Amino acid sequence: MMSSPRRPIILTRRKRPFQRSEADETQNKSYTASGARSVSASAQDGIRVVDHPTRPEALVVVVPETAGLQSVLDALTVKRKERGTPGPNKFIFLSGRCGSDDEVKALFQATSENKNRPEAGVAGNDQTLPNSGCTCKEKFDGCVQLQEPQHTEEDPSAVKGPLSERPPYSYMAMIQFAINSKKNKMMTLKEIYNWIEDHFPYFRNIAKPGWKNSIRHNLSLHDMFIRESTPDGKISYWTIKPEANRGLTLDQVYKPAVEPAASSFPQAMQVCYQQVPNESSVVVMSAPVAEVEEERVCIPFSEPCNSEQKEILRKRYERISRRKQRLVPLSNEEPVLLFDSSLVSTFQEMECDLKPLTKGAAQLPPHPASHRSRGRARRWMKGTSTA
Amino acid sequence: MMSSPRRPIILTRRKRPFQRSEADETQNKSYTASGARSVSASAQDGIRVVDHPTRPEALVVVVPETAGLQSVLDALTVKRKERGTPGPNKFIFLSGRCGSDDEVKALFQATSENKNRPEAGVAGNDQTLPNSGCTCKEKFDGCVQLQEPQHTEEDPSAVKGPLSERPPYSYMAMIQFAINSKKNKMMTLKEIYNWIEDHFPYFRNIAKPGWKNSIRHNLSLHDMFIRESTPDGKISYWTIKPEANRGLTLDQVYKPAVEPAASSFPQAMQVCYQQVPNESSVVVMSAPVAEVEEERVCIPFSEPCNSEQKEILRKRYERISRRKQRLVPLSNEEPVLLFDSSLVSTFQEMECDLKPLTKGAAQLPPHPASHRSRGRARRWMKGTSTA
DNA sequence: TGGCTGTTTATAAACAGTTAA
DNA sequence: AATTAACTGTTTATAAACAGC
Ligand SMILES: [Mg+2]
Ligand SMILES: [Mg+2]
Repeated sequence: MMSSPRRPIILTRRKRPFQRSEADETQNKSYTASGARSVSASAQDGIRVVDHPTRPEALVVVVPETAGLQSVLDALTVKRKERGTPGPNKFIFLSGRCGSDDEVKALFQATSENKNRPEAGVAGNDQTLPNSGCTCKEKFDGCVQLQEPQHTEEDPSAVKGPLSERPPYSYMAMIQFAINSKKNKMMTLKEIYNWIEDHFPYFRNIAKPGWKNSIRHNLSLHDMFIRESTPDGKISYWTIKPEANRGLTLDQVYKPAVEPAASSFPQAMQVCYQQVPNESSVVVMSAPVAEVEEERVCIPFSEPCNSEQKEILRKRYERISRRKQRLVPLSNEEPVLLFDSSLVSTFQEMECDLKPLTKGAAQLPPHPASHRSRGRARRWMKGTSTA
Repeated sequence: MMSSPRRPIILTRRKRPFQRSEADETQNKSYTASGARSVSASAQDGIRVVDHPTRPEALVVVVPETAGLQSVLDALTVKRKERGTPGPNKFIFLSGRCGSDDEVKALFQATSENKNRPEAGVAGNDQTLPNSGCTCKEKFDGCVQLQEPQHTEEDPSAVKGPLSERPPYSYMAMIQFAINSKKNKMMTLKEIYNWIEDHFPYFRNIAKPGWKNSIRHNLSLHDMFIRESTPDGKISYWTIKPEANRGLTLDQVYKPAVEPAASSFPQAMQVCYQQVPNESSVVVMSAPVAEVEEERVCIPFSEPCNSEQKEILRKRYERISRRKQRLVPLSNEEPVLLFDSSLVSTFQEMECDLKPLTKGAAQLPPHPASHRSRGRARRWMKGTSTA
């Protein structure tokens, strides 16, 4: 599977298909993505890797519906070696029926128009690659997302160009991409609309008008988006709360501090451990050392792991490492990723770079028996169980 | 109109009717409340005030559909004088067709069953008055809410007992009522469900099962609701973030520090003013002096007011005074209610107790030309308008 | 396996205030 | 200048996907 470390949760697939305008209502069935996970390793047959017509650093990868993820990765590895360093760092994945290589190139030349829009490109820092729904973005840290729309044979009239497929990003993510594309990290509502329409034509062409309502809803709802007014109060700009801004853009989801290696296990993540008093537990946390992910996870087994248990561990580690990267100061109010100490060697076997932690963990509460949560900080009461 | 001061926004009516289970789907039209605001002062005719069968401190008030708010208040005033001090402090308002007094009493005897529920009543501090949708709650501070369901003649089969009408509170409000009803201010999810079903039979009888999803959604969504686990991690309790807990309960929405007076203008609210540098503006804020509502409002006229303008002012003042009472420290990051200084005398005429403010306002930004917001803090940028 | 609990995202809508037509 | 329509912003409600127990 090779899922990537540190891929933010806000980039995971949105849950469900999207509102389409009435005109497209009839084709809804063909979109309800369900096969996105049936990724099987197969031959590279049918995969075409095409240079982007205008961007030397970008590749367009056409993936037939039958191809599995492994084939895609193999094809990319070949191309990467072929191109040498610095190789391409943008990968636009198209799946489904696509024309010839030239047609594919034409697709992108015809649609990189962000010039006749009033506000677009003002800051001169915009990303100009339009992105489509069945697109995968591969970043330098190995982040890969794939969606394979299930084309049904019975509607040949479907204008299912990749430019009209819904992108795999949530509204929150797209708004961040948009705002961070500006040098000064601020945008008016209209600019956000236009940036999204320019980079994801789905919203201009197919989505029901309600998508703008959703954008506004997201701006208001999430604390990370803050509205600031010019001193004269005439204009409102939307910004991202600096301490919450991870600088995500379409071009670069994460800037790794370490060169990504071939290992399928994340090495870039710095992991520390410390004995918890009176417990046979170990604290495992993400870098930097003085900070921890606001997450506490208890692995229920402490014996030397068998391969099945190792797999569970690895999956959990990977999932956690993809979590929202809001790092918080270490305290017992913000519990941390917590495993039994007997697993230290297991982690080390798995190439997880465990280092002893030197501060903070002394105040950690005792190892609770169970847990539930999906990324939220968990709080414990002081005394014994109260009714 | 006589709306009450300091009634929190979370107690305003929710926006739309509610999900009903399939069985009731046909009667939806008769609920879409629209006449809730047509409150006219009329005679007290038809209003019946009945003692609660089991609670000496409670009254049941049956309000015919034709009766206006003033009639209700008159009837209550009469009853209150009649009962003396300490008079009733719980008022259950029923509107629409109700039977005889005895039938009304029977209604409440039959439905105050919170005994064969596992968790209900454990803390011994529960409110036990069931509440229904067409209910008004009058509190000692004069808070009144009224809804008059629009009964349609064409469905006599409607089982529109008050016990099956949707309450006028938002989920967030009901959850607060529930949690604050416990001495220790914590409840499990199940207890919250049960409290709500016990006090608002609508949810047990009529609402679609999705209402529980909505409760969970609200618990997760709102930062004010915090989940705490027992040290052994076996039980999760939901609590209210202390600094956000206004102690709202069904019994007491607000504990006034001042005896409510007969004036229709809120006197309990302490209001201060200060000149803003280089502006003919005045800051008006709620008590305590060192804190302000996180709201800035600019009234666009500065001449001595005519009666129409006064009415606008009064309405705006009332609306603001009902806002979410999250008071924040005074700073230029948290602008304040702001009027032109020429209005000070107008406010004083209106019995608004204006006092000069002595601290903090010096950092206030200049009076902006316009504004938009509904209760949120507004931020201004430092420099001049940026593109 | 299925139900319960908890976290998120998506969508629609009510409603208030502002600006443009 | 008054009315209206469109735009902007804040909330609440509802459904659903999904994870973990
Ligand atoms: Mg926001
Ligand atoms: Mg919460």
